[in-house]
Amino acid sequence: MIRTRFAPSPTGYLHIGGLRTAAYAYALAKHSSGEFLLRIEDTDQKREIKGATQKIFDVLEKFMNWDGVVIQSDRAKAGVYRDAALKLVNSGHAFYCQCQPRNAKEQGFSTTLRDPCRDQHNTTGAVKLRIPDNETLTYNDFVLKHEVSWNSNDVPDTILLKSDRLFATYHLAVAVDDNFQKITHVLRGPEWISSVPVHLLVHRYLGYKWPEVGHPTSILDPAGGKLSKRKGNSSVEQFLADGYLPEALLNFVILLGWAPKDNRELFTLDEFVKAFDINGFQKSNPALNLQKLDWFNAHYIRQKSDSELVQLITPYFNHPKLDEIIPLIKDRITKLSDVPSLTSFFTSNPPIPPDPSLSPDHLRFAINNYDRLIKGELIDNIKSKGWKVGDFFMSLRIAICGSRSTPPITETMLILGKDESINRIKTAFHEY
RNA sequence: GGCUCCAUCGUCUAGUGGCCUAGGACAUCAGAUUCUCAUUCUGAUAACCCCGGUUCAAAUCCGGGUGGAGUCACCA
Repeated sequence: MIRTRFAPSPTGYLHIGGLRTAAYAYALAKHSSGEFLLRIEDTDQKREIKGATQKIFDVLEKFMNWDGVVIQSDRAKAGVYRDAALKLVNSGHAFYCQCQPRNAKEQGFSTTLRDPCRDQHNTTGAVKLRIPDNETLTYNDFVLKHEVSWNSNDVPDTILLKSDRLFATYHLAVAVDDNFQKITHVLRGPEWISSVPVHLLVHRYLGYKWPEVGHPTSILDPAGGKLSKRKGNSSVEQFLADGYLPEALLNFVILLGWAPKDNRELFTLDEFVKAFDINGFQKSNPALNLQKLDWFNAHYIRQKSDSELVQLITPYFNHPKLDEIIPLIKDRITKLSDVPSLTSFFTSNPPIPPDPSLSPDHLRFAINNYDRLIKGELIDNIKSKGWKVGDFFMSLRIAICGSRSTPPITETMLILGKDESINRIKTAFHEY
């Protein structure tokens, strides 16, 4: 049975790329009735953000279910990583290192791959993997669909267990826990590809079975550069708050880096699971195209029933007649947060901008013939007065909504009610 | 810089040697429908990074450039 996992670390919000990885891992497992698990990689207590784990659960829950969770800090406290590291030390594949931690961001890349501590027989410190010389390390990547190899001489001795002797780094924890959770297929970001040779060795020395491993692409900025987390355009939570529907986000994101043979575009999660195929993975990095996301979102909004939309829109715009307003704006919404700007004239009398299209003659006619106008009985009369129908309604539109682009104006007047509608027309009439 | 990965319309992609004068979608532009906007429908513009090689035949295979991405922390 296929078992996959999504393994976020609680150091911030759920990233759009993380959601995509989760969706791929979910589909890979569920396509063959397998299991999809979660693992919280919280082995760096310093970087952990309080409440982030719960937030990840809450957000991910809107997209998919999972079959189990492992929390790495619990595992660390139980000593599983320490035991694994000790085993490696005892078998001679790891050693204690007492060097000061460094920080690559401040110090630049390092050039020494062999740690001097490897020959010093320390009995305390962090545990580091002893990389063998002149060995070819190879794995098959099921996303890239070919083998990738390294000469072990290019692979650095790598910390596996921190000097607290309890918490592991990613490289040890991932091996121990993938083994523990019986993960058959690992799907993770491409930033991990260069540490695969280390994982290969850890698995071998610990006697673990090597899983299928695949690294999908990373999502780039709309401009094609790096997707910066600072810009805030990569947080799933933020997209949700902006009024993007989960089904739209999911559909959008799975198609960044994956495509079916027939190039179908619209997928629910279940449909994606059914259609999922490992051969559909793309190898080159996609750019985030928000226009396409908007298209998906508008599409899924139009799929919603009016009563569903009442629920969805209420947090953005509340109005006693919302159920009547929705049919008027449904085709005009791109994202839920657009709604207030489409509907503000329902709540308050809008300022009337000076506009040459607004004709007092039109307004006077509308006031005097309101009831028949509302019933749509006056089109012929309007034409016979020599007015263009569009011009006539534009005058009303501006008088009532204060805007040149609005929902159909007679329907709008119906919702506003006769008194309010006539008041607004009169107000505009007197101003002109 | 070392190591690794990648390279088809502006963007997401189909394409696994002949079906490709390269197909679809988003975006853009034009037209139709419409009381505006929007929706919907129709049409148009638009791409195989460069140079060699293999082959009767290359977007597709190979080599070299160039370009982009990742990584080189007791972070994940």
